Amino acid sequence: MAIADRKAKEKEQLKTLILNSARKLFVQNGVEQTTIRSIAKNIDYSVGTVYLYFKDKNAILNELHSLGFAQLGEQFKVLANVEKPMERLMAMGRLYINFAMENPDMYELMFTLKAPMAVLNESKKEEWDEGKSAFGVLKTTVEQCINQHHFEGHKAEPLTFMIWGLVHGMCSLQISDRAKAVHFENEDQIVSAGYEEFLKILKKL
Amino acid sequence: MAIADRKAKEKEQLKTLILNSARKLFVQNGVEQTTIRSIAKNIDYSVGTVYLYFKDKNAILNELHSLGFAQLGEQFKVLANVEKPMERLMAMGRLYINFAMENPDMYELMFTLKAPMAVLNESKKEEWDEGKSAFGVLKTTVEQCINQHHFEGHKAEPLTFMIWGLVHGMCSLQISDRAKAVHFENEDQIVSAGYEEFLKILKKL
DNA sequence: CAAATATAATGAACATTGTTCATTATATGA
DNA sequence: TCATATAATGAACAATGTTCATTATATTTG
Repeated sequence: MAIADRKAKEKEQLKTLILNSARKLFVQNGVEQTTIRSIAKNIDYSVGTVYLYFKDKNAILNELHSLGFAQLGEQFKVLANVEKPMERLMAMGRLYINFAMENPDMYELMFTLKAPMAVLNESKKEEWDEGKSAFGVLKTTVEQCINQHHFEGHKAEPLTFMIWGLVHGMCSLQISDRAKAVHFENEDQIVSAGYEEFLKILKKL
Repeated sequence: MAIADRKAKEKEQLKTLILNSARKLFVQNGVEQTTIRSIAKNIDYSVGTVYLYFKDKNAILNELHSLGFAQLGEQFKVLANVEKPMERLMAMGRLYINFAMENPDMYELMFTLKAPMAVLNESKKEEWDEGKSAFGVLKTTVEQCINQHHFEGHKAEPLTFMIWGLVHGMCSLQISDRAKAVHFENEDQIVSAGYEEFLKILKKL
């Protein structure tokens, strides 16, 4: 059935086209401004067509959300070269912060907006694989640190969550304009500066 | 001009009525579901009337946002009884987390949603007083800790931001369903558990 | 090849939002 | 009592997500 194959490929292509358009507009203009109509217009298709390929707007956001994790995962690959777990942990935080600061809208979609998570809640079976796997990478590193006798007396999982929360929190405050509003001496460096303080602490543990 | 006074009082009362209604609906149903129409209907006034008292929906959110800070400030008052800065710092984090877990929608409004911040951006002169003052309280405590020779080699402001980020981050991940999606052993205790790990670290510094 | 069928695409139409503003009602002052 | 100022109304508008009957295109069949 060569024809069916080709059709499947075409469908896949159009889906990708929609997704790429959505991503472009989304990164340019944010979630709210990225309307189904604007996506459709951007690729010269009708509104209805978009709905043939995606159940609703949340479904699109959910796929972009996955793309974001792929992108972050790509950047995390260099960490494989860092042998010492403690150094790897520190480098991971830096990469995470860099990603957040350079892709604030994508970051928001990945870690703040509820919309992409709503999709998972509907189909209850499905779990948040990207999240679990990303968290797993961090947790493994923390466990390796513990094996090397760092973090004396700590429990791996809550500690890992705390570290995630620490970097996420600073990024989140920055992206949501809360850090700016507080008026730091060096506004756009405050996240890095905060992370440096954390590193000082890490080196004592 | 007793009449003018009474009129001013009436205006103030209606404004408060709108605000209370908005808060009730907001805490019950979240931001999106709290429509101007639902607020108006709830107090038996017309849509237009709401707009006589508030410029737009963001203005309402911004006032709720302020009420949230008043509420949190109220809970922080007990901290005045904690003499030792280090203990006060630890208690502050706990109060912050409790507030976030018990008032997730309010917390989101205060520290995540961009809408209430948009009001500040319009009238550029106005700064985020509540934010600055809340951060100031935390920063002062951290400085007092430093004066008592804790946090050797740390800079007060970035360190304070880091600590804020730490508690905010965990709360934020929990409220945005990211923590849940990762499936911890003890899901609803993960924020507290994470904070406990932080306290262990604090005690070493 | 032509007709019948299946697949894909369309865009008008609906419901729901925030928001505006001409109109109506009410209260105040002359 | 009437003129004026103030307050309240709700219909109407634009923008959005979403649906679905209709149209267009492609595929299969006789």
